[in-house]
Amino acid sequence: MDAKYEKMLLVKEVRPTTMRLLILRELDKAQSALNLNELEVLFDQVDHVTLYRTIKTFRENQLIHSIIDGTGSVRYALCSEGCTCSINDSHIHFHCDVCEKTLCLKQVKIPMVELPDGYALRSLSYVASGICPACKK
Amino acid sequence: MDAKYEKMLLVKEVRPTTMRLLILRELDKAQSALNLNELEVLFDQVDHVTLYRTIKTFRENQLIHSIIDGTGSVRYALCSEGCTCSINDSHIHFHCDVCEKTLCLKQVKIPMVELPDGYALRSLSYVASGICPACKK
DNA sequence: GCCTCTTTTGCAATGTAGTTGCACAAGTTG
DNA sequence: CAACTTGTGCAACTACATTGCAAAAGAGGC
Repeated sequence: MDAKYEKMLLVKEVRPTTMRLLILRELDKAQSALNLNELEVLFDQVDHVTLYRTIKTFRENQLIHSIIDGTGSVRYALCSEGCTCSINDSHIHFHCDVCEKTLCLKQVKIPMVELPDGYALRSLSYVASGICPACKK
Repeated sequence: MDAKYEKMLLVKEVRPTTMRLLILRELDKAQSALNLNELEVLFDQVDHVTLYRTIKTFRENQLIHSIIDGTGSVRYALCSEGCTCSINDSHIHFHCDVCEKTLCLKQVKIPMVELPDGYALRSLSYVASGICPACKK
């Protein structure tokens, strides 16, 4: 079933190495946006520099985008079709204070605000935090 | 005119030392939310540990609150009356990509969203980024 | 004011995360 | 398989956050 990931990489002109396929699959499997540290735990036999550079490559080739979660740490999530990769995509994110996961709520769009005169808008970030359904039970 | 700052500290039961008064005044004067590094530049003769601990004290005593700007770095701004000090207060913030300042747009409230079932909301963060009026000219 | 005690500050050191340089390994092309 | 390009691992460095401890500053009793 790696054909899917191989294709994703080839489309963005990124060479499908073993490492990249593995990391891409993890990012795809994760229900939440991962940070570098979480990747290091998942791949504890892999050098953190490799993870760092793989993420960098993925970002540069618009395979993933960054999310600033409520705590200030940066997380990464697979881009969906036509993602603009602006700092946050147009949906909101939810950061759980208990499990520390950051979830993409793709179905909830960021509501627009009216900025005062003179401000030029480039991107938006909307992060709600609290307790996620899994931790609430 | 330090009486004002002394009072602010006393109300929150924080001893009004010289350092604290100076730092409090800077935070009050700043039109934008400052990060630790900016404070270090303003007080380059002062140890960064002192700034770090002063900020920590201010936060613990609800004199200031934290803002995660669009780039993931943490900034601090004076609380206004009755501030709940939840991660971000209820207004949005604007991060300028040019001058890197983070401005409180107190007049623009964060619009609410409808979260899916099962999510318990505790706080909200809404950061717009782009170019601020001062940099646009 | 001076002595004693508590709190704050500065210095040194450590911790943690992000980043770069370089050499070897893996993959690609002829 | 030889020559080249790209990717990965190791070591090192940077930047920033944090802690321990001792000296300095501030508060209270005399």
